[in-house]
Amino acid sequence: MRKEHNLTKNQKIIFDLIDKSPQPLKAYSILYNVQKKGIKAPLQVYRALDKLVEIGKIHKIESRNAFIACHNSSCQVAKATAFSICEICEKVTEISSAGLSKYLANFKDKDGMKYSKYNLEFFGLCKKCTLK
Amino acid sequence: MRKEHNLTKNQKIIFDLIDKSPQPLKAYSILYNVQKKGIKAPLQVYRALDKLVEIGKIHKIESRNAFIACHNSSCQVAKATAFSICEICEKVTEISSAGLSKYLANFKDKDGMKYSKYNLEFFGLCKKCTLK
DNA sequence: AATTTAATTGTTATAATATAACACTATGTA
DNA sequence: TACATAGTGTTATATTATAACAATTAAATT
Ligand SMILES: [Zn+2]
Ligand SMILES: [Zn+2]
Ligand SMILES: [Zn+2]
Ligand SMILES: [Zn+2]
Repeated sequence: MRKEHNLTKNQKIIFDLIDKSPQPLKAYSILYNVQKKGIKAPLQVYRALDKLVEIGKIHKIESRNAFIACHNSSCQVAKATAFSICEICEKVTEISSAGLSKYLANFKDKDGMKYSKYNLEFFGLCKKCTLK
Repeated sequence: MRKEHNLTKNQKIIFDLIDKSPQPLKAYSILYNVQKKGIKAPLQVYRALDKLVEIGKIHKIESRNAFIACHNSSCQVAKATAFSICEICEKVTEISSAGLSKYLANFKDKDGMKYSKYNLEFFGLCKKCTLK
């Protein structure tokens, strides 16, 4: 069971916005959307984002510089993430596959490096865009 | 066998720099290093980087906004990349594992999305940093 | 409750990363 | 040559992210 984190005011405002969004949001688009709630500066947004990423409530899509809420209860607090990204409509989905996470968690390279974390991004066309 | 690409002047200057570097280089550090060779503006660097990524001579490490030369002859022209990243010394190594690429190339999520590309970044401590 | 410690906030300024737009040049091909 | 395609040089600007510092709030300890 995930530890409950009590979000602060700014964290909650920003998490709620990301959580309601069907697609990942970028930091300055978040800023624009929360200005009416009193969050006026980039740093206020980035600080909340950093914390939310740290506690696993959201993830950063690195190739897009955008943030999405975690919808995968088995994702171990931001330590093991996988996404599919449609290159046309930019729809992003968090992948939750026990097989995949097991395979990657146990993967060892030949240098014997010990991994504590990974991030995997698949790119392609979503079903909708394939049909077009 | 990979198709040979004839690099242009700027592309060659920038590829050579990246290829000689033991660690990934960032765009503006590249710019600084090639100014004496006549490349004066960010766009000149980014255009060469874009092309080099496209033809698979270099890869972008997304989580670091940095570029590394491809040292993996089996990597299918930037379509299937995997790296290990040391969180202390920032050493980055391209992983070439037939098992891993086979597993990921064949991975299908439950939405049946068709993937044409993936990028995987593992994080942890390299051997040297583990011993410290 | 009072103290003290850590986390968060608000603010201004600035750094770092990346692209738009436009005129021009080289290269390959019919 | 004529045309198409890709690359270049340049200026300006957009986008993403952090530094530094003072003030405030929340949480833990006494
Ligand atoms: Zn998740
Ligand atoms: Zn799509
Ligand atoms: Zn490669
Ligand atoms: Zn290391």
